[in-house]
Amino acid sequence: MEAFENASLSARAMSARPQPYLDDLNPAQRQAVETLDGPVLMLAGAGTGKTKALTTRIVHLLNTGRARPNEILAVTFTNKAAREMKERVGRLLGQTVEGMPWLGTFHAICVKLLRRHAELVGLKSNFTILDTDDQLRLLKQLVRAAGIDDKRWPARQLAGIIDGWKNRAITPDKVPAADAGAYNHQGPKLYALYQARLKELNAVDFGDLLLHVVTIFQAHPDVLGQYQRWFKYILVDEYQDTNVAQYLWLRLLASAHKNVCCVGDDDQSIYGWRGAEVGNILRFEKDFEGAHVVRLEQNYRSTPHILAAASGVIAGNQGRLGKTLWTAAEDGEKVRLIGHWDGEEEARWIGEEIEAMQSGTRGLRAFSLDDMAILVRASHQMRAFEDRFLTIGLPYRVIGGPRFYERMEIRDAMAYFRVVISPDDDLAFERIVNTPKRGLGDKAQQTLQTVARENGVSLVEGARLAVDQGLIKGKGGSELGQLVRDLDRWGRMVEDADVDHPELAGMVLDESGYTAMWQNDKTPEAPGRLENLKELVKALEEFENLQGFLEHVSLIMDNDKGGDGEKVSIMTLHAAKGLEFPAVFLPGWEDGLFPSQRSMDESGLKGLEEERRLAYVGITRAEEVSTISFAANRRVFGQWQSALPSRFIDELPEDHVEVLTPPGLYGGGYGAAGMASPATQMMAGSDLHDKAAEANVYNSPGWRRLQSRAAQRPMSQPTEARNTIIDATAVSSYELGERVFHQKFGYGAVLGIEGDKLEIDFDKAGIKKVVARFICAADDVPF
DNA sequence: TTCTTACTGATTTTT
DNA sequence: TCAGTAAGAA
Repeated sequence: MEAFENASLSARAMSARPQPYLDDLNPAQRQAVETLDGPVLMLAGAGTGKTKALTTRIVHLLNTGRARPNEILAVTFTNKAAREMKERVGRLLGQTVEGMPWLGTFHAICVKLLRRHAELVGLKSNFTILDTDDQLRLLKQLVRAAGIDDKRWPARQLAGIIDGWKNRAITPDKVPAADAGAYNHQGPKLYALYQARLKELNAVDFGDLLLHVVTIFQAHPDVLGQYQRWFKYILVDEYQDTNVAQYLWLRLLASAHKNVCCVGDDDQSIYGWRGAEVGNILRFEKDFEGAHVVRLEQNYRSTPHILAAASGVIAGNQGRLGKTLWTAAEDGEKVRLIGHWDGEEEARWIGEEIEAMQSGTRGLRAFSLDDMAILVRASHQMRAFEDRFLTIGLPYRVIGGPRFYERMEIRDAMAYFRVVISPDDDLAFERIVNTPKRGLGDKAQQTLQTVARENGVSLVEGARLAVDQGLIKGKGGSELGQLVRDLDRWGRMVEDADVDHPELAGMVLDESGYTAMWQNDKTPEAPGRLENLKELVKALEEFENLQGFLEHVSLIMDNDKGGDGEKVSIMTLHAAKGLEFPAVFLPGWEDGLFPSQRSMDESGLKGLEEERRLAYVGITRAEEVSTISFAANRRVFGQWQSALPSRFIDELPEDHVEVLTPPGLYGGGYGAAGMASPATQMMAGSDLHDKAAEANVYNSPGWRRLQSRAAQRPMSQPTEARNTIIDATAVSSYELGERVFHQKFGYGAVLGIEGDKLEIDFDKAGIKKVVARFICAADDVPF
């Protein structure tokens, strides 16, 4: 407590309260917690106890009497992070924090602010929040109304452009000239139309939540001032992920007292493609003069080898703020690296490895399935693992995926509730008017739109008029009449409140025929959907009424199903950020897949650097064992393609990597693969052919480098090719028209040569471009 | 109106 | 490969 001897009396008096929570911190964390005034940037590397520092800081603020719980603004990106912070603050305080009303996600806090001041941007405070699906349907309507061919100019693309503007806090009147050409020169105009339509509907999309609040703050200094005074301290989690709108929002709120503490890691910025600006964190010291920068560098998660491997990879990026992670942990396992013939073998190997690690037969401790995770670059990679794990009966869970509230049946049900609560919710009505099928096709719905528009009423009222006037004939007409009457009836029941709302919800779903629709559905998903609907109705119990449920639910997109039993987790690298596992598998490290070709094409070096950060995030998820793998061939869109090992593999520092030998090289069964070509199957078990595979497949520069590393280790098998059939130097020796053989595609003739790539007309597989080293001359195939 | 069939195009997603 | 869509048939 010496530090406080020179402090003011009042500070000393306040600090006289016991502060046992400080004793658990390392010096850097402690500095981050105790530097309460002025701007602080907490650079927190992976696994350095960032959440601990953040929550302790909140506790310290409260404990020293600097702020009351409702005067602290703490923003996160995910509900999960917000929840965790609440829990941990509560635990540290030894009591439940009643009221940290301003601890939440950017979006949740903005909803709260916007409901208070909605009229300042021309909305009513009971505005609805559209999700991406509603947004897309609305845009589609506008695009079609504007006479644009939505096939050539997909509404999705427009949605992306508009989101991009909103992320940058650009309102329709401020679209920069450089973007005027967006979406066939119609983008800016359609953006304005879209915003106008949203206002008519009294609705906002996700991007609007921030944009509107920023607009309000900019146009109404009195409102801004009120919040600047109210929020005495501001904390921001994952600052590297903030976009321009969020940055402006924070700057506006913090500009008076500048008591803002931003926590983040520039090396973990992986949402650039969604508008996140790494620049925000890189510029922090310039933006906030006199900022204290605290680096949390002691890692409590991973072994030194894993940290060193991750550091080695991320060192390839330019313009980092720079941190040196270190750990007091024992050496442990090196990062393990293994190459495979194709994606199926990779999945098979990982499945077997997981089983082996579970039973502890790898010379490692035994791991629970819950301790292991597979992190992929793109979600379509998950299928190979799901297929494999289903056949061998290995329990797994997929994290991410379609979230509960994004499922079709849930959104349909919610649309019903929305219409019941507010009959003028046109988007919701549109969604359910012909679900289940009521014989109301395009034409009938067109009529409804017209009637509604001509009379200046909502679609429900339009439907009532159309039915009364007999404008819709036959089955459709009578069913529509029934629907309108049902909606009236349900609406009255809400008002009378003599039925409790979960019961009413169930009634709506049953009587509308929606439940029956799924009961009659023969697809395998139908039972699950009915189950989800039941769960939805049950979830309603936690809210006071339907209204309250709808207001909150649009922002809670959680899908944390409590796991029953041990399971391996499968998820994308993006979904894995913030998580950790004792053992992590990182498959698919091939150029084009990871780093993703698309990122590199779209964003060049910036894209590559973001991919590299993704690699860093992936490796640092592991506590004890990190296993990287790649496949020489992979089926992508149903086509076999060869790929080179990821360039990131070459960036791994070799002292911290152990190269594993693929089972295929030593009698493992290529032949077991149902998909394997006849040639491959014939090779199974044959020593000679295994060497052929070795020579062809594992002959890429990266792979050979790794092999030679492995050869230097005393225990390694002699994997250097002996009877090499062709080696890399023979690459240029092919001639046009020459007969060649490829492991997967079989025989073919050379059509063209471009550097190290050959264009080959395969007898069975058609014309393909293949890297020359996967080819050998047909004559040299020894059987 | 709805069911069938052919075609297209794609792949990271906290809210 | 596969899902979502568009055009044609019943």
